[in-house]
Amino acid sequence: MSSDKKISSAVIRRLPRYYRYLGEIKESGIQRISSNELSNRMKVTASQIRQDLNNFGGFGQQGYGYNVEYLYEEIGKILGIDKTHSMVIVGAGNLGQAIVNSEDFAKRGFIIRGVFDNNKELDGRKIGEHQIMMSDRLPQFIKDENIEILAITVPKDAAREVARVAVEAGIKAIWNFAHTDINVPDNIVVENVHLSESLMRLSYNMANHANQ
Amino acid sequence: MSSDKKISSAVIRRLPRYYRYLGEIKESGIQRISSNELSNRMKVTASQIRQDLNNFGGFGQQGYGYNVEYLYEEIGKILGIDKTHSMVIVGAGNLGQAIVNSEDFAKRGFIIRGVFDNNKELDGRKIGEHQIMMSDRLPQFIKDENIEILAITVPKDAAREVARVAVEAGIKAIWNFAHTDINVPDNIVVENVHLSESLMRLSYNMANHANQ
DNA sequence: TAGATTGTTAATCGATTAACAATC
DNA sequence: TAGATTGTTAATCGATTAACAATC
Repeated sequence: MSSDKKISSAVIRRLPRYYRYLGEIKESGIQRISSNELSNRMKVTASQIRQDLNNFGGFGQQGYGYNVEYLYEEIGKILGIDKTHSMVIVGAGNLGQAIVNSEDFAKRGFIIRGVFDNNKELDGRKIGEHQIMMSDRLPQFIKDENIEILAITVPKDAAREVARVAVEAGIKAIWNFAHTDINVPDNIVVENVHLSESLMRLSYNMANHANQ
Repeated sequence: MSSDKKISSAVIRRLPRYYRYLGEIKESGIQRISSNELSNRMKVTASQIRQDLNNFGGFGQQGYGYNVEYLYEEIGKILGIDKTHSMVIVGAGNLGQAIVNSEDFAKRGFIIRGVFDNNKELDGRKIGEHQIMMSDRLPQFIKDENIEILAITVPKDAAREVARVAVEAGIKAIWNFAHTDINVPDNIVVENVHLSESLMRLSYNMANHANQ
């Protein structure tokens, strides 16, 4: 059920933000909103909002605007968070723990099914309700439990090997926090979170007085 | 010393990645590299590399290429990481701890000078070598210690107030991990890290079999 | 019906890629 | 000098904004 036309990544980058705003607008009890009003809140052009949404179909109604709840639901579907996704974390350091202990991801349907590390001292220790497993059990676990997403929070030197093993075991997507690019086959999705690069951009902007 | 021409944010987004690759190439002992060879490694066009770099000046030499060490240093300067930057963390949860305990940021010159939280049970507890301070001390600390960067790792409901107080106290930049946009004056730099949005993009791409 | 606002086409703007003269 | 490769201009491609007819 792949889409016909290729949606630009610039649009995809904006979708979660629409989703977040619409969620908040919905919570505040507002039932309909025009692209113009949404544009005021989000500081993007109304034109861009209408263009972006129309990549996926006509969600609005002339003379009325958009039904907030409906649009929120539809964007959720587009993002694939109307279903749950199974995830494992490899790397039980601070960052791994932060992800495990956060409620935000489970709330969006990303269910953590296992936490792995290769430090033997951590074997069996608990993070939240998860008992840390040794990394050599990772491939079998991915297969047995049908894990879709691998979050990599190990140091960069270990990251590629973890990715390789997981890909071989049939993982579908990798959420990579290690400071390295990982090379995987084209059909595997990789989403990078490079915190130190983010901080360098901040540093650049600070030196150059730029606006956000 | 602001730059004359405005550099596009697309270029800035790529700079840290150039920096990372050049650092690794330097470590591997290679002394010179052509845009073509770098393009092969990084999977971007050589043309883009040359265009990007030329926004900041001619770092290469016809017939030779680029001196790896020199280019690495220069990009470091452009990014402003030839100097150190003082930073505080507000929010001593898992994510805050992860940032404090990471060596990566200090390595790039981002020095953590204080960790704050408003949970009284944490008052005085230690994270690494940092004693957690209560958030009411934040504004005075920012002034006294000349803090440039505020990392916000508190839940979204508290984030805006923390930002407001810090801006009033003279903070220059905010590294925001809370799931909300924070509105600050134009001269304050904001760099957002919205992890759940990252995960939603991953989810979208997974559903649509896209390449990275 | 009149007013509002979308969906969509057209115009503009910006970013990427290609090409090549300059030059090491 | 000949070969290599940059710096930079020109061409292309894509994304954003503007405009407005369609329509609720």
